[in-house]
Amino acid sequence: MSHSDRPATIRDVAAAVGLSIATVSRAISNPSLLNSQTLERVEKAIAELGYRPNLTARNLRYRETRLIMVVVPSLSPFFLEFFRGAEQAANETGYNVLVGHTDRDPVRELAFIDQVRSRRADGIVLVTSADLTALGEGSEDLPPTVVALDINAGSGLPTVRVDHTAAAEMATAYLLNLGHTRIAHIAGAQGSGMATHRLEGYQHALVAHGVDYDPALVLQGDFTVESGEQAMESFLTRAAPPTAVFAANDEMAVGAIRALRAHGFDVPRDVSVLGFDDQRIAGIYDPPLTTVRIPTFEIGYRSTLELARLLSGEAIPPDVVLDCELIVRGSAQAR
Amino acid sequence: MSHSDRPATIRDVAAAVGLSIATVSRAISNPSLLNSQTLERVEKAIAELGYRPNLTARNLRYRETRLIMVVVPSLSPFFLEFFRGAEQAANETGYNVLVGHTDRDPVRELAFIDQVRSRRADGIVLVTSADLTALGEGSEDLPPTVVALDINAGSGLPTVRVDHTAAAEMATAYLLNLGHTRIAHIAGAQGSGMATHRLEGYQHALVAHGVDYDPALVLQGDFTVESGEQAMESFLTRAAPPTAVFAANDEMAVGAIRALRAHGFDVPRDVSVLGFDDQRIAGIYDPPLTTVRIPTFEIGYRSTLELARLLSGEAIPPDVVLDCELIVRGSAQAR
DNA sequence: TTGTACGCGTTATCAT
DNA sequence: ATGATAACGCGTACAA
Repeated sequence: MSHSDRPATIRDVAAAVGLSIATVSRAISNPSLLNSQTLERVEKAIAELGYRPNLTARNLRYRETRLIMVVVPSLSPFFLEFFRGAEQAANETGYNVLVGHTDRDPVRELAFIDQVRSRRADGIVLVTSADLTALGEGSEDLPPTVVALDINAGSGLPTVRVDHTAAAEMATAYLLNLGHTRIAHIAGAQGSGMATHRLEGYQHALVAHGVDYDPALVLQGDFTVESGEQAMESFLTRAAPPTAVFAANDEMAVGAIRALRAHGFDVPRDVSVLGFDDQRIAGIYDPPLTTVRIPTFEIGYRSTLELARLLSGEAIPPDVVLDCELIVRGSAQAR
Repeated sequence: MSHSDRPATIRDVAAAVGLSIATVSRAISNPSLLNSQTLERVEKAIAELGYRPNLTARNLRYRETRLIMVVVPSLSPFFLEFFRGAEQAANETGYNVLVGHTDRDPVRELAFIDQVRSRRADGIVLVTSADLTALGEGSEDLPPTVVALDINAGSGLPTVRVDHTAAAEMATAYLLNLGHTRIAHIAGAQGSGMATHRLEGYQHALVAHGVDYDPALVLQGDFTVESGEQAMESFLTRAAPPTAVFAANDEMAVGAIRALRAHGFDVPRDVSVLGFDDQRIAGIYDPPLTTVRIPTFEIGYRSTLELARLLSGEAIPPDVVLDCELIVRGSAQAR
């Protein structure tokens, strides 16, 4: 069979069977309304012409796109898990996922929000630390939005997240209880809210255990292995190097371990290293990383699910906080 | 200022300034056609009403979606790089990316293709090994498609890929030249074309070097660390264990190393291990993996770029083959 | 320089 | 059970 140049439309089908487009439309969306013989004829014509309803036209009519935009700071293994969760939730609720990454650039972030304002998608799952209220013209103008992973101060947007501060405090307390007192911290990327909150947790734990906070023991990385390596190098030049290091994510922890080894130190015998996130690498690295598990997949799943609910008119909880868990493996030991 | 319930349309703007919708439309798409004063009035009204053109309506009119669907077998770190490339190319050509993963399920694959047939997207970048010609009703019925990563036998679809066979042959030859003759291979997931081609490359190299191919030295994994670990465990029970192992990807190579260590073997002193892909982990693992670099990002980038060209009516090359490179690090040494 | 009116491909209301 | 037709929101011939 030969098809014409243009894809067949509902009109072509109607013409082929000598019926109205209304009937063809019903054959698709409400077949029970049709006489069984006509239905058969229509279905035959549809098959022969290779007709498929045009989703753009349908979406215009329904005033929706069935698309959810997921905006993340970067496309890293960490956000991959997040994204998998988002994709699954979208799938289950009949949406497709449009993905955007911002490289932590507020301008790019705003560009994605603008796209959704223009109905490129029905709503947006946003991982950000930018000040949305300052960024846009107030949150009333935002499209349906769920903020994921961390709170967005003052935006009043619904959130699905973990308590990064409490989790970091738990991690640091673990090292303190192991007898360490000179504990360094490799912080995350500048401008990342998560990084700030994890740093705060580290500080809280020190205070709670009566250990003086020493700013010299905190260095900023950017969540990459290289930055962790560099920070550790720097710590090792100190007169009294730390006996334990708490990195704000697993990759930087790996970097720290690499630097330590390069200088002949054993982990955890000489220095204990704690990661964060429990990324894939944490479990397979040698030594396997003691770290804090962030339910990344769950956060992606749940935030997208809540957005879908929001889009279907349901009321959703303003702030969902999921649990973190300390995963003890082999990169830290008692002093 | 207070906005109405419904988002403003071009009609609202026209009414607000007492002009026709045509003028407002031109103010957006072709401002130079307007009298500068009217332009100003229109722009003011647009700003006040918070008007944004509805992309769905625009897309319907233009008969396009400006969306590209990227379909991958799984959302793993490997495909993350691929996806980053795709996203960048899409960005540069004014497209957004819709992502789908199939878990190597032909049914799901077909579902995505059907979505594009229904104009959910303008075209599709497909990573697959399924027999497309058998799957669909012939490739004439396929939407604009570029196949990425590996050839799709007989489909005649444009391709952007590497030569997995040649690359695997190169890797195996490297081990042979190091003096190894009992070389095991941990193959990739069943039904993966890449896995098959890499296995063939391994066999070719043996033959070319006059080494008998021993089926007992080949075990199938599924590209995960765990499967690599299992396969290695099995090899170690043999009467004459291999002195070198070539894994079809880096994760399985890591698994093999873990198993070897668990049995007290040192890598590379006792056994050499070769990875494949040069994923992120290859460079940071201890020992760092000797592996073959697949330009994953590039493949994603290039395939999406070619699709964008195809969509804009350009002729594109039928088969783009990118180069691979042996990356010598520390997981293999001379016998 | 601006306006009128049609078409993009659907779905749904109201007739018949 | 089926048909005619009005939206959905936009872009653009063609007219003025």
